[in-house]
Amino acid sequence: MTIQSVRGMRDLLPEEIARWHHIENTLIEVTQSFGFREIRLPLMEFTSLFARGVGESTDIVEKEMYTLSDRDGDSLSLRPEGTASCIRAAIQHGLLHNQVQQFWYHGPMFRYERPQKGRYRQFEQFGAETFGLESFTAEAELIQLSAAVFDALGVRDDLRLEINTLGKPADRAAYRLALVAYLQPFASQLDEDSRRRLDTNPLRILDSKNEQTRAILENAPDFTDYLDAEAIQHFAGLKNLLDILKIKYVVNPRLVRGLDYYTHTVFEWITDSLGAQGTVCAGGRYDGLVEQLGGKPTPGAGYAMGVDRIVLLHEALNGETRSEAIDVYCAVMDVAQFGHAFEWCAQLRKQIPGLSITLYKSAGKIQKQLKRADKSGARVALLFGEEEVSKNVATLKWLREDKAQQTLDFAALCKCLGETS
RNA sequence: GUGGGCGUAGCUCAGCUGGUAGAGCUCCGGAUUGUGAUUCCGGCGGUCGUGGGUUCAAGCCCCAUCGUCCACCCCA
Repeated sequence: MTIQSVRGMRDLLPEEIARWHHIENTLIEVTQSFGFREIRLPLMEFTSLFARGVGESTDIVEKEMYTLSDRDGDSLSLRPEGTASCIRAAIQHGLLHNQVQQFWYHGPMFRYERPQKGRYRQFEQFGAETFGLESFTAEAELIQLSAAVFDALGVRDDLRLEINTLGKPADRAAYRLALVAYLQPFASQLDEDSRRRLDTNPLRILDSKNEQTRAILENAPDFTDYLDAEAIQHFAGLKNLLDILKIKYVVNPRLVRGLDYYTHTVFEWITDSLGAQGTVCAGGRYDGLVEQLGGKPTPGAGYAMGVDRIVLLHEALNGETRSEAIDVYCAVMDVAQFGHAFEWCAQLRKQIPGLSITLYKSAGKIQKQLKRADKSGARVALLFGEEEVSKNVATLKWLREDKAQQTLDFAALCKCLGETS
């Protein structure tokens, strides 16, 4: 048995990389244009950071982390998400002191889950976080930013924005009590998962897909009755601003998913084109989290995009993209010409930065060489035979357009390739 | 963790009721001695995921196991 990649950890092969580059570059460009700054974070942290940050009782911390013992006995974990690390770093370096900060980061995250479409054990997230703003304007801008990203990628029409408010922690606690009190008498009629959540995380029962459970939920207490005035005002302010910005959304009172740390706003961008894992971006406000991780009380809001899912969606909507082709394919007829060809290629790379030149390192018949040049996707072929070397020139042949073949000295070749690249 | 589908050449897949392992694409060579894309000819390529069982005989049937995909769960 040959060695395979670890389950849920994928190789991205050269032919699919063009799409990834395009998407990553777009994400970075648009996010930078909103004034967010990059922060780079370690892949590993003390396990306790995630236990405190993500929530002890979440599935992520309970059973999905890659945890190992360091040599001195410390418990370390591969990061399952980015927000906790981001806050840890910001606190550690004093970046949150009396100021608004906006960061972005991207990179692999790790969760031990059963892989399926759009869900991998190593997956890429692109996150954006805003600290120090109590106002709903923070969420509004994050949503505007995410919308701009999806616009730029041409996938926005396929997405819907769902928003909800979870109010303040006190509102949530009160509602939680009321919900449990309502559901308890029906406990025996709930599906198994929901029954279990009655103790652990009753709010998530609201999101159950089980029909009977949903029927029971019809008459459950309404969350909005438990929101205090400030929470209602906060949410109303956000909705109003989104309306002005003409960003369409639907309020989904059942949107209670996500991690434990959310307060007030939660939102998700969802597609129906990817099967079961349709959430492409999720985020919200997490006002208590900085304090919970040892910092001074600091409001925060942010989101994480699932880059793997965005790539899948882009592929589903836009089909094949052309892979990144080389520009120049250089071929020699006989081994005697290699020295000449190697030197010309080296000089060309110096003269024309950004030009991609492949030198085919087996000599051969001209038909063979051109056939290979054609298949490489190169725009032009450079040919070196006995004649070219003796005259110190190159034969340039256009492979993609109807232009006459040329024989050029080095200066003329540089000019020609420089103009077209 | 639970359920279902699928594992045959590098890739996509045929393979009938159990009876000698197939095609297309790719790759290599030739038709073509300095001009590619089309066409034609030839060639390389296999522990049929793995291990056991039934049988005169297993790619096909049975059991186990691994991998993979999809879904549940959870999440981005």
